[in-house]
Amino acid sequence: MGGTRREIPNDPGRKRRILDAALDVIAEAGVHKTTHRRIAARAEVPLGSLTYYFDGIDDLLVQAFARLSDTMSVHYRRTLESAATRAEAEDAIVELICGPAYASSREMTLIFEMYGYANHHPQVMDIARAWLHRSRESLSLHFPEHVCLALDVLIEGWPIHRVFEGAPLDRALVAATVHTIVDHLDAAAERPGRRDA
Amino acid sequence: MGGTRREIPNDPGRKRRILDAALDVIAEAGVHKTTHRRIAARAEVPLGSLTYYFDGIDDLLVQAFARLSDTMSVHYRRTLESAATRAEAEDAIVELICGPAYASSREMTLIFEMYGYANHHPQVMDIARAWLHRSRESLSLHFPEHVCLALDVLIEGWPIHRVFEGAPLDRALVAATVHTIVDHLDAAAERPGRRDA
DNA sequence: GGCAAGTGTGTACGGTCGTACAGACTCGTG
DNA sequence: CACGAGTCTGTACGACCGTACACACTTGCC
Repeated sequence: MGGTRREIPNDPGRKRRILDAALDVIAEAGVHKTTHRRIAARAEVPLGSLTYYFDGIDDLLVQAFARLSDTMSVHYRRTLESAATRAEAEDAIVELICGPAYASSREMTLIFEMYGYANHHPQVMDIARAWLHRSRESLSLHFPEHVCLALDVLIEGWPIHRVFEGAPLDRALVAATVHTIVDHLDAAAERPGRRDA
Repeated sequence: MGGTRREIPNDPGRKRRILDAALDVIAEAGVHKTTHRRIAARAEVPLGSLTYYFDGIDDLLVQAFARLSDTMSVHYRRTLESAATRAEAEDAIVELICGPAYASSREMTLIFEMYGYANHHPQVMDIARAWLHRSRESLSLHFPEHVCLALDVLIEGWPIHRVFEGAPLDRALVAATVHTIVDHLDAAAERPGRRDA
C-alpha cells in the first residue's frame, strides 16, 4: 500500500542479533577490545552489515548498552512486582543481590563496562542514569523514597563484592542488612537530623 | 661500590610520572582509548620510554591501577585512623561517601575503569580484590566484621549514585543509613537467622 | 683518554582498526 | 519483462596502534 515501495528487510532480526553479539563480545573481551570485526564474527554476519545498520562503533555501543539497560530494568521490575507484601519485597531484594539472575557474572561485567563507558560518553551516561532511576521506581512500589535510595545502594554495591570476592554472598547478612534498613531507616527519617551521640 | 657498575637512571622519577600520566589519560579518555602515544604525550616523554620501562601496555595499565589502589587505600586508611570514637568513625564514613576527597569525579571514573578492566585481566582482579580487602581492614578498626561488610557496600555503592545523579548526596540520609547499620545490624547479628515475619 | 656496560630514544614495520563505497542482489510496480 | 528504489556485502584504504631495535648518550673504571 502507499505510493512508493518501502523497506523490505531480508533479515528483520539481524539488528537485534548484532546487538546481542556486541554484548557478548563486551562481556568476554571488554569494551577496549570490542571491534566491528569481532562482533560481526560472533553474530555471523558480514562486516558491512555493521556499518549498514549503525552509524559507527559508538552508535553500536550506545544501542547495545540501551538494550542491556532495558533487559535488566524489566527483570528488576518484574522481580519487585511479583512481591505482594513487604516481607516478600525484602526477599526479592535479597534475591536480586545474591541470586544468580541479576548480578550474574556476565551481567555484572556488562554493568561495569557500561558505567565505565558512560563516563566518557554522554548518551550512555543518560542510559545509566535512566537505569538507576527505573530501579528506584520499582523499589518505590514497596518502600518510601529514602528507603529506596538506601536499598538501591545495597543492590548496586553488594554484587561488586560478590564479583571480586569470588565467593557467594552471606545471605543471612544481606537479609539482615536489608531488613535493618527497611525497619529502622524508615523510623529514623521521621525524626530527621536526630542522632544519639 | 661493589664490583660492576649499576643502574644509574638519568631521571629517577620518570616511571612514576608515566604512571600518573597514564591515570590521567584513563580518567579522561577511558581504557579503550588509552595508548602508548597518548600517555607519552601527556607525560612529555618520548614514546620509546614506555617500552623501556614497561613490558607492554598491559603491564603499564596493571602498574597504573596498582598505584591508584595504593593511593586510595592510604587515604581510606588515614581517614578511618583519624577517628577516635565510633561516632567520629561514622562521620568519617559519611565523609568518604559524600565528600569530594574520595569519590571525586576523577577517582570514581578511575575506579570504574579499574573494575571493568579487572574482569578481563587477572592481575588487576587481584589488585581490586586487595583494595576491597584493605578497605574492610580499615573499617574493622571501629566495627565488627559483618558491619564492616555492610558499610563497605555503602561506600562502594553510594558514590555510584553520586556520579550518575550529578547532584550532591543527601548527607542526612547517608548519615542516618550509616548510623542505622552500625546500631541495629550489630544487634541483629547476635541473633543470627532471626527475622520477624 | 679509551673502553664497556647500562640508560634512553627516534624511527620504522607489521598488523588491526573504522569506515567508505562500488556494485550485487531483491522485489514491487508498470 | 524491464526497471529502479532500496537492501545488503566484499574489498580496499588511510589512520593509528604496539612493539622491536639500531643507535646515541652517559658514566664508572683502567
